[in-house]
Amino acid sequence: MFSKTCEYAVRAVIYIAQTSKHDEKVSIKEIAKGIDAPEHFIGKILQDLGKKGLIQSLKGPKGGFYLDASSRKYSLADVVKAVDGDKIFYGCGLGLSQCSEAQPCPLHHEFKKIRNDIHRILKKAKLGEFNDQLEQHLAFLRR
Amino acid sequence: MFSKTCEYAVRAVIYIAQTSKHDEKVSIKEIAKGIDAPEHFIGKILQDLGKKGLIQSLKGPKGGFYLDASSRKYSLADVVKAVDGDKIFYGCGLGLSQCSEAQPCPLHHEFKKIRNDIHRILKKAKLGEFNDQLEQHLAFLRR
DNA sequence: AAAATAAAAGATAAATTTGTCTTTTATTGA
DNA sequence: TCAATAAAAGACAAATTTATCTTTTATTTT
Repeated sequence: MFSKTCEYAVRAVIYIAQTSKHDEKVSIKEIAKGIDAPEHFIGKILQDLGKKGLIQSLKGPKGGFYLDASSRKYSLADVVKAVDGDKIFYGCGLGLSQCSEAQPCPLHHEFKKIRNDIHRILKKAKLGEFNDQLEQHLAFLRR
Repeated sequence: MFSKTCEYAVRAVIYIAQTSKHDEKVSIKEIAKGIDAPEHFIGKILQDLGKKGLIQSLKGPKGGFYLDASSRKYSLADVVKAVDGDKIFYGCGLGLSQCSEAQPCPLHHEFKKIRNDIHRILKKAKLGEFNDQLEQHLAFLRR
């Protein structure tokens, strides 16, 4: 569904959102452990998300990654789009670039519904909100 | 959503189903043109699907790929599963191997529905049936 | 039987994704 | 101001996916 990079990104951002809620910053090392991902690799990914303004970071001791008020308004759809692009939301299921309402692939209409569902779900998942369930131990991020 | 290989596979199989309906065989070259894919590459892919019994082929002049009666009963879900595996139907959206009902990732319940939808749609798309729309020019396979 | 045709098979190569390592820069606290 | 900390940046490497090329095998037609 998503690239591995994107999966890591989503998990990392959720992890950051979780700690960030208590106004704490979290290091790459801790995130890597927390989501069971290669440290340097998510370093790169988060660096990227930082450049795009989706998350914040601070160097030095007591530094780390966090979310400011505006970042908490972003959704997982924004994260996915930043990493994998929006092909998953709009692209043809069979990889046809010319696929459209006027010239649909054999699965166009069925897949349209699915893509919309995916988009809807991810748009609804705001970084600042949906992590409540995490703290209630209803959801897990490792392995 | 699917790997490129899988997209080619699905398009190729649909193409074969189309011509096969008139009891004709179709060559790799023609398929490649018909679905706008690299010739040798889909050669490999079809070779694989052949080994798995999803499609049939015959060497030599007048040879090519076709579907027999039993193959027409297969669905696109079978094709996707043969190429990409069933991760798309059952895997965790965030790539967590331990994700389950008991230990769900933050998107588990939402994604379950989507994965089921994808599976349902592809299972319903039988090779021998759903290509009627193609002949009516309601769907296209190129580009 | 020989030539032509088309898939099967195998080897190789290019491109992309994923992952690692090292150096640099910014920030903090002693 | 110096040492320690942590992200940023850049170079590199491994793995996987995608694509190409060549040779072999099976089948048909002449």
